[in-house]
Amino acid sequence: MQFSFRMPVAVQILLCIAKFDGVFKTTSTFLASSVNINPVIIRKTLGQLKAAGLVEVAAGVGGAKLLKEPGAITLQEIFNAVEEDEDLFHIQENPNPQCPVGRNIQQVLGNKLSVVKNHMLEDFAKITLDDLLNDINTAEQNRQ
Amino acid sequence: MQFSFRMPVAVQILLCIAKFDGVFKTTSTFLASSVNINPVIIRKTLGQLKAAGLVEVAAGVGGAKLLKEPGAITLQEIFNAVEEDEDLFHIQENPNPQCPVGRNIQQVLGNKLSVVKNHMLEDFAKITLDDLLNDINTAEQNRQ
DNA sequence: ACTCATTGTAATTCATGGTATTACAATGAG
DNA sequence: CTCATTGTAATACCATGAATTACAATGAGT
Repeated sequence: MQFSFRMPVAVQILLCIAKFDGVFKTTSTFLASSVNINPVIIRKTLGQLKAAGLVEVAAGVGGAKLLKEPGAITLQEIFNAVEEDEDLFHIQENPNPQCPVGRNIQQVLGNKLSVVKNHMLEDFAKITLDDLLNDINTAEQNRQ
Repeated sequence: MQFSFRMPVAVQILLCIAKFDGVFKTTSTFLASSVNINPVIIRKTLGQLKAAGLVEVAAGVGGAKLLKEPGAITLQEIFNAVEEDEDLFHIQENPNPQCPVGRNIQQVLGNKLSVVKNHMLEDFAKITLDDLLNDINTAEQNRQ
């Protein structure tokens, strides 16, 4: 069990925009070819990133641009933009109310897990697009 | 997108065993009625917890017992026992090798995310069954 | 104004994986 | 030997993510 493509795809989209803006026109088709995924998924994801204020998309003419510096865009923002679930885990909704464990599990375990999720978000907040761009550039240099 | 029932179910199973061992026979049917889930799921989960050395299950006669003190069983062990995926996120397996972003995204983003996952596991390691039992007992007292 | 590549979005299909359910041989205390 | 229970396989069902098709709306360029 793991999270879907969504966040990684969004990250890759933003990285491509950051890296290729001004060089290529970053259309959904162009971005889709880097990720190797359907262009419609790209458009949906771009829509979520636009709603989050991270990018602007030129309807009609095509292409997307970042609205912030890569150093100011964190994984936390990206994660929140594309993942809407409140909780990290799916806790059984109808446990037995006759059982002292069953009737308290949601609250008790939910509290613990929400702390863990907040820590995860804090970790995400420390990672910026710029960090990833640097890592990619380093990896590219090591290819030669 | 969120994790499945598995880990929360496993936690609830262990809590019930801890709380009811010696009072009721903790069969899969008994446990299933607390979680309100199918007994076969309980048996599968108990099998995973047994493989992880957390419980012993009496085949034939029925019932399960903890093999460690509740204070020595952490959410990390439980999580690892029932979730086998290596990575937290699903990163596109076939990105475009022609694209400098595509050909590095798995490694670069994967590295960052594995750090986050390890932090999450460290958080899980700090939460024991005993903590949850205490919270449940407190919640029960507040019911009156 | 017209063109045309592109976006935004809906609808449909497909595949995957989690959960429910049924069934039954194997187990082991009484 | 009995019988409740476990272990496990097989199957069905359903939710959801992703792929795909289709098309109206957009808007710069001419």
